[in-house]
Amino acid sequence: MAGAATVDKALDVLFHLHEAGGAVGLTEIGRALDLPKSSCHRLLASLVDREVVSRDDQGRYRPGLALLSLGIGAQRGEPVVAAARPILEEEARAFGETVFLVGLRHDRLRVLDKVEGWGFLRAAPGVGDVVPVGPTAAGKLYGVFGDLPPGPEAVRFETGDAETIRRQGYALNRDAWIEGLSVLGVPVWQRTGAGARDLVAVMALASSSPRFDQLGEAEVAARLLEAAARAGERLGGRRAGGAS
Amino acid sequence: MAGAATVDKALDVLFHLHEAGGAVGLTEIGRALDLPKSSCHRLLASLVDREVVSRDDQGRYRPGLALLSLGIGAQRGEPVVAAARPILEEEARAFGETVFLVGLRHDRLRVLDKVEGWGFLRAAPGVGDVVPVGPTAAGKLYGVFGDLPPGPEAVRFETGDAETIRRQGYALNRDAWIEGLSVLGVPVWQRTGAGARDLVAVMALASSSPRFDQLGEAEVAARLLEAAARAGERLGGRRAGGAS
DNA sequence: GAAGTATGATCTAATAAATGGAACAAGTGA
DNA sequence: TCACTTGTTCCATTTATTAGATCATACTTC
Repeated sequence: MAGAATVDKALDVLFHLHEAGGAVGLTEIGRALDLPKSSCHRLLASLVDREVVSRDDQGRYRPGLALLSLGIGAQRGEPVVAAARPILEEEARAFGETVFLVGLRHDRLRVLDKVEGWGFLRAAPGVGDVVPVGPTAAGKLYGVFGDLPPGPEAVRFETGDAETIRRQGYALNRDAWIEGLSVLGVPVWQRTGAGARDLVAVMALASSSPRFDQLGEAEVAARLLEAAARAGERLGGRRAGGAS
Repeated sequence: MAGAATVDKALDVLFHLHEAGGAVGLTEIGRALDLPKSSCHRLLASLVDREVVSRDDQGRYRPGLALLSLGIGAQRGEPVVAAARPILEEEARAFGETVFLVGLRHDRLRVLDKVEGWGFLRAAPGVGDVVPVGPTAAGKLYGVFGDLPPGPEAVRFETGDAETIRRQGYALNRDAWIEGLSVLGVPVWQRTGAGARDLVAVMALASSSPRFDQLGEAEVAARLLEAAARAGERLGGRRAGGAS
C-alpha cells in the first residue's frame, strides 16, 4: 500500500504490455495509461536495460524474455512444486493423462505446475493461470479442507457434497467446469505439528470424460491419493503462518 | 541508460531474489544491495502488491507467481515461438527426442522453447536459459549465418568447419558442449525481401550420442531442415531491422 | 515526389517523490 | 527475563521525476 509510486507505474507499463498481447508503441502506452511520453520512455528504458521488456524491429515494446527466466525461477523455487514435480511426472506417465498442481497464491487458485498426457485430446491447463474457485475440483477441496479467502465466488455445495468430499478424501468434477472434461483432485498435506496439517496444494488428473471412465474413478483416486501423500512427505514438516 | 533510478533499484531487488534461489529476508536484501531497509521495504511493497514478489510464511520474500504468467506470455508473444511451436511438437513426437528452439535476444543466445522427448535419458534444456555461443550448434549457425554481436566469446572455427556448415546447411555438435550429448541444429529463416532472408532462430534436436547414431545424421538433418522451412513459412515475410 | 502527420527521442525548470536515519513493535534465542 | 534481531513506520531533507515543448526521423497522403 505504501509503495513506490514510480515502481507502480513501471509495473503498470509492464502489465499493460502483457495484457496487450502484441507489440505496443510508446505513444500508445502513454495514452492507455495516461502517462506523458517522456515518463514512459524513461520507465521503459530501465525495463529494457534489464531485458524485462524487449523491442520490436520497428521500435515497439513487448514483454521481454528475462521474464521467462524469472517466472520459471519463481516456479522452481516454490517448495510445493519442487516436492511434487517428479511425482507429477510419474503419475502423468502412469495414466497417460495430464496431471497438474493447483495452489492458493495471493488469494487466487493458480496452476503451479503440470505434466501433460500423451493423447491427441488432452487437457492442457496453462501454468500460472488462475483457476476459478466455484466449479472446479481444486476449488471444492480448498473450500472443504483449506482456508479460502472470503470472496464473491464462495463455494456453493449441493447438500452432502462437502461431506462426500470429506469422507472420500478427494473431489471429482465431471463436465461441470468444461463440457467433456473430468477432473479428479486430491489434497496435498503438509504436517504442521502434532497431528495438525495444512492444505498446501491440490494434485489433480484431468482427462476427457470417456477416457476417465476407462481409467476408473476408484483406480485414479487410489493412485493419486497415494501420490499426494508422497508429495507431502517430500515437503517435510513445519509451516503454520497465514496462507500466502 | 537514462532510466528511472527507482525502477532500477526495484529490478535490482527482483533479480537479487531470483539469483538467491530461496526466500530472503528484508535485512539481508538491504545488506546485499547496500540499500537502507526502509527503501527496500517500500520497493518490495509495490512488488508484492502486484504479486511479482511473494512472501513466505515467515515474512521472507521470494519471486512471485505473477512472473510466471508474464514470462509465459512473453514467450507466447514471440513470433518465432508462435510459428514454430506446433512444428516443434511434431518433430519431438516423430523422433521421440527433445527438440528446441534457440534465438538471439539481447545479444545472447537463449532457449526460446522446447518439447522434451520420451526417453529416460533425455536432454532437458531450460526455457529462457542462456546458451553459450562457443561450443554449441546454435552458436556456430549464428556465427556463420547470423549477426553475432562482437563479444569475448567469438566463434572459433576449425579450418573448413564454417564452410562445411555453409555447404550442408546445418551444424552438428557431438560431445563438444556436454559429454555424451549430440545436438543437430538447423537455421530458421525469415524472408525479408526479394531473395534476402534473416536468421531468426535455430531449431535443434538434442539426444544422447548413441541414440543419435540410431536415428542417423542424414535422417535427422533432412527432417529438421524441412521442419525449419515450414516454420519459416508460417512466420511470413518482412522484418529487416537490427537484431533485437 | 513533396508536404503533412505520425512516431520516438531529448531537453529543462518546477515540483512531487524517494531517501535514509531513527524510533517502534514483534519475535527469537539465551 | 533480558538482549538481540527482525520487519514496519515516521518525517524533514534532498534528489529524481515530471510534463510540456522541441527536435529528428519515418511513414502516409495527396
